[in-house]
Amino acid sequence: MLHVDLDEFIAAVEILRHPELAAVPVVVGGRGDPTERGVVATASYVAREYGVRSGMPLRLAARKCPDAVFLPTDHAAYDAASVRVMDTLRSASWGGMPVLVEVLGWDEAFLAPGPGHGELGEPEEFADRLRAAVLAATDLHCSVGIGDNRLRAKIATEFGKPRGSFRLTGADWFEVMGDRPTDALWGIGRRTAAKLAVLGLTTVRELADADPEVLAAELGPTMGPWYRRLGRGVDTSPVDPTPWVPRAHGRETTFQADLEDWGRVAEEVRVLTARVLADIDAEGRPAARVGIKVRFRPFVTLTRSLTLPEPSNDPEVLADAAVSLLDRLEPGRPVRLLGVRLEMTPPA
DNA sequence: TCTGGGGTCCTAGGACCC
DNA sequence: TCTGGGGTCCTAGGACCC
Repeated sequence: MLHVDLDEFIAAVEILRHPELAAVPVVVGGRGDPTERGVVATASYVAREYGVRSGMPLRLAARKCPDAVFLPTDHAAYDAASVRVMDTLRSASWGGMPVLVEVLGWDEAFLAPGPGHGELGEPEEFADRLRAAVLAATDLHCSVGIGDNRLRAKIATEFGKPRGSFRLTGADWFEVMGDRPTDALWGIGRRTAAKLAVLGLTTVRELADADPEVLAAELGPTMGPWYRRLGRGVDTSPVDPTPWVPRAHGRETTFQADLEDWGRVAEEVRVLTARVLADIDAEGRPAARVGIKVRFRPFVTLTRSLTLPEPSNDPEVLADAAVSLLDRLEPGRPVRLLGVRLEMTPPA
């Protein structure tokens, strides 16, 4: 299996339409104003040399790299570029048959040989063909991970970056990953790594050799054993090319200044609900559940939700439901962020 | 932390029912 | 009341990913 990941995707799309930015640090995020609340979506490789990273507050990025060019995120542009990339991948053939493509977000995809394929040859050669095809069609560079399952292909990509490929299989899994920290695994983040460290498990090899009963007891009957399989690089999930069907849509806004007036909070909840309703109307499915998210000063986040008596796409019903959830919170506290989320009924 | 916005899945407790 | 056991739904929160 292969995992394809575009190099500095968002920054690369911006550099394509602003070629003069190729040699300077570029930081994309928020509204492009580093004095505002917002975080870095992608920093160009040049900006990363200054220590700028994804997820970093824009203000901090500006302090690390005052000469960077800051640009607003432009979803429509990245959507369009992404479609061109994914169409290019889907047009590739491997072993004489169309390849299966599973899209993950804007800039990543898993690939597997299609049914009935013939001789596949060396995967590195196919990876080179893919990278050349994507470059020719989009002017964007990508990296390719090759693995004997999705997990290993995904992790391999990091070792192929930039503009290269890397193969990772059961044969060299522990050699490559054994001494790395557990959060190098796809699915283990900062929190779980900290929980594992309490159990004395800090490396991938230690996680792989851990007592499954202890993991199940400490991390849950489903997650515990799953983490141990991650440590071993085990993954039996297939590449699934069926189109993505969203379960829910949501919209949220961080205000540049905290909202103190609860009347305005209710107004903003109605505005957000209308925007999410437009999103789910585009899917053609009604909402079955309504949820709100409120982040108070200082960064305390609460959620409230309800199941509707019956699925609805009536603007008033949904807005009233969302606003009613505010009553389950303490009014009057300064609000930093509001979010509204609509869960849809499953597709017919 | 100065900490976005779009999602998914899992867990746990309580309500409720038989 | 000295209160079983199993299943499902609802809700809130946590963790993770891009």
